[in-house]
Amino acid sequence: MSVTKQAALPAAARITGRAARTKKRTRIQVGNEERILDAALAVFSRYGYRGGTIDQIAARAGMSKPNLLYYYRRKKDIYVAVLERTLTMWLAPLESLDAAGDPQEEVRRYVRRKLALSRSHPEASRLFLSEILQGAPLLRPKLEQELRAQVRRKAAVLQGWMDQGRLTPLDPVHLLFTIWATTQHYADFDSQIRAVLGRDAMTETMFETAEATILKLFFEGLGVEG
Amino acid sequence: MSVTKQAALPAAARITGRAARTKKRTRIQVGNEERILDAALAVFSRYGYRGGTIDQIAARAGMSKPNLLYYYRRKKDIYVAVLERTLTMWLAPLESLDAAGDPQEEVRRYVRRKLALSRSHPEASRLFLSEILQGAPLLRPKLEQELRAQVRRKAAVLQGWMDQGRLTPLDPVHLLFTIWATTQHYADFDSQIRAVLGRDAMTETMFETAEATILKLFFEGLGVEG
DNA sequence: GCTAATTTTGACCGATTGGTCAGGATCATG
DNA sequence: CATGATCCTGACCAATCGGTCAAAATTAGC
Repeated sequence: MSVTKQAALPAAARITGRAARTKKRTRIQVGNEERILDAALAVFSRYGYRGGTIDQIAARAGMSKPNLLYYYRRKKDIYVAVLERTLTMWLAPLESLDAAGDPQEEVRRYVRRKLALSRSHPEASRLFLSEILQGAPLLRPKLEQELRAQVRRKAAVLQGWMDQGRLTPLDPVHLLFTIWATTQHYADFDSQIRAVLGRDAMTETMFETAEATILKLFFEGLGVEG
Repeated sequence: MSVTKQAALPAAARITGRAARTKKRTRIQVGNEERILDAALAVFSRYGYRGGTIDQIAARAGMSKPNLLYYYRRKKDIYVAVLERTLTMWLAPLESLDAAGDPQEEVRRYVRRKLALSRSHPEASRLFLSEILQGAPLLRPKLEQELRAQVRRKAAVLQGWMDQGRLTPLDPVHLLFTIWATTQHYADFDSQIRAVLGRDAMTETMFETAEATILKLFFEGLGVEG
């Protein structure tokens, strides 16, 4: 395997089939890998790892099954690649929570970024959730290490703000769970939202209403003086 | 098929195999159907309809595959039965929201009931979500009719309370989405919560903290005067 | 245009999956 | 205890699935 070739690639695009052993990375490889991973995202996010098939992915990528396997040697390799491609994207918003920032503004910004991700990458959200539903067999090490460490760091930031009386004191980890839940809901429960609000519900306006509702609820609460 | 026999059964237990044609419903049938549906819930909630197999369900139910098919003729029949069995449970908490009650207390009660469901029936929550991730092919008619109608009725109740100044005015449908998201999170994202909080995280104490956090956030909000 | 490298595919394989069936085992009833 | 009904299963089937391979087609570079 060409060290300089593979080393230069984003991790998510690490191919494992015969195509990995060519002397140079070619433009055909670049295009096909992206098509394969896009198709895999669509299939796995809907049917999970076990329910999705190589035939489905190949058909959706517009190539034959043996051709797809020329790039990724095994079904699991495709799954790992597409999952890793979305994971970095997933950790970024929380990573950007800034201890030096204004507490309320930082939390608002975080909620907005998460909602924007749900809007722009709903399939990635559903793929992540599909992996969680299956017990997180592949993601578990990363969740227990990277995510857990990140949550601890950022929970400490939130706790500090609460201790200073700049945010209502409550459990910071559960607060993060709540933010994830409400924002990812708009990707994960797409079908239910459409059932309730109508088939064409996922509009910019709907997301704006969602953002307004979540932020108002989170910052003002339902309680009224009286 | 014996009309009096089938008519007396809960819909969710409607068997479709040869066992459905016996003269009387027997104690063996009662026991096996429950075992099959329990096993199906465990398998389908993890792997989805396509990813779960009849072999897995049979093994988990402690019977052979042909024996399982003696009760439910097709894989889809099993899936429909187990899904329908959980759906009634799913609509009940919202149905109980009482327009004549105290607004804040009614919402608190609803949140508590939903969290209790997540705690007592996490697999049912995950099964429901798995169906949603697949585009709700089976549930769609019910979601578009029963759920939509229910949401509209209860959103009107919430809107009435907001118009009277008894709850902070915001979008009632999105409020319901937020309540669903946050409470179901504790069932659906089980594996991620364990990764962050530890393998034995799903304790009574954790759920109490979740409840306290969600209710405080929802009723007081994060904002503090200053 | 030629040649080497890369890409592609139809045919195929073994394993798995959903499902069937005849006949034996067990249960229920009188 | 006998008999009819119900329950259960080993063997089997066709289709699907993950994956292989030799050879043809295409591409890239000179």
